[in-house]
Amino acid sequence: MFFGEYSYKVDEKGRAPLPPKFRRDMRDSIILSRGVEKCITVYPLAEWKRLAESLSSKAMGPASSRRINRSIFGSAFSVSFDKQGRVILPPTLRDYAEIKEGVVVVGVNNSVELWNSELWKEEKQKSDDQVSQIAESSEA
Amino acid sequence: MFFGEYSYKVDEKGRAPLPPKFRRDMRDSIILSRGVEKCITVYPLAEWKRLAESLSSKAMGPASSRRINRSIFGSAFSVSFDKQGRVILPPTLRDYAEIKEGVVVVGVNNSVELWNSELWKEEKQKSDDQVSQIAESSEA
DNA sequence: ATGATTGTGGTGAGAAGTGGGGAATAAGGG
DNA sequence: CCCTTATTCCCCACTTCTCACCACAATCAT
Repeated sequence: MFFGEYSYKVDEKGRAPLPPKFRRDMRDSIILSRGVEKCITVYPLAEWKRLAESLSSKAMGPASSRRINRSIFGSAFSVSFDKQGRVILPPTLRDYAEIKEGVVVVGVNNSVELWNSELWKEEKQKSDDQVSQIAESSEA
Repeated sequence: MFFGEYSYKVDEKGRAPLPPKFRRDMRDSIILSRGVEKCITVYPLAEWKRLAESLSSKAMGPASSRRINRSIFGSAFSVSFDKQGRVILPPTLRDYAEIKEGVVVVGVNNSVELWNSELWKEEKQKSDDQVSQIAESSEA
């Protein structure tokens, strides 16, 4: 289970560290892919397989789910850590998520997301609003 | 069950003590998270899982479910006590709750809240007002 | 009064973040 | 086809920070 929020620097070579706590649960290889929102999603291999499984069962469905399949599988990269615990972010994904210098690493249960620092602030705002709406609506 | 109000100092390293009475009921690991109000909430692990479960079950569709998870998991940190019974408050949460030097620890039934001392005074004022209103209205 | 417990501050060892260098590989031009 | 040039990837080194432990002081209870 991943949680917490950590911010790091991406160096000129496009390398980004992941929090030590996360690395321990990702000893085997990991998959980077496009998030649904404007971010990069990191899956441990096992979780990736689960996701692939559930997506492929929908491959015969509507065009929209085939598009999702293309987007997720087509953009997926298998990466590994260097000795310092960093991963290389493929240019394609970096561009998509608009990650430049500052990157925020967010644990979201069984996957991890990488965000451009500024975009993360906005997204966090939205997420929080949603939660407080739910909190209030269930008070009655 | 947690109750009572205790005030402590946060040192330069961001460490805050919890009352000995609370520690005994939190021997296993604990979770720090953002309170609904401007404070840090401390949950025993079991309690946090219950809460996360009940919140994410209220999602209205995939997009909102992702947002809710981001808010819940992104703001949660697992911490442990040092030998003096202190916990480290992650910078993200400290900033959010505006906790600087003085911190007030408040037991609230099955969780615990950490407040900036000044903000706590205001909040307590509000709570008291509300309570007396309710008390009067139900006296009739 | 005395001993235990608790609040508070500090210190040192180890880990983690960041940046750079060098070897191997791939590419491109002569 | 070979040599030169550019690029990628892996390893190394430095600095900073974090964490666990230790020590003192104050408080509380017996």
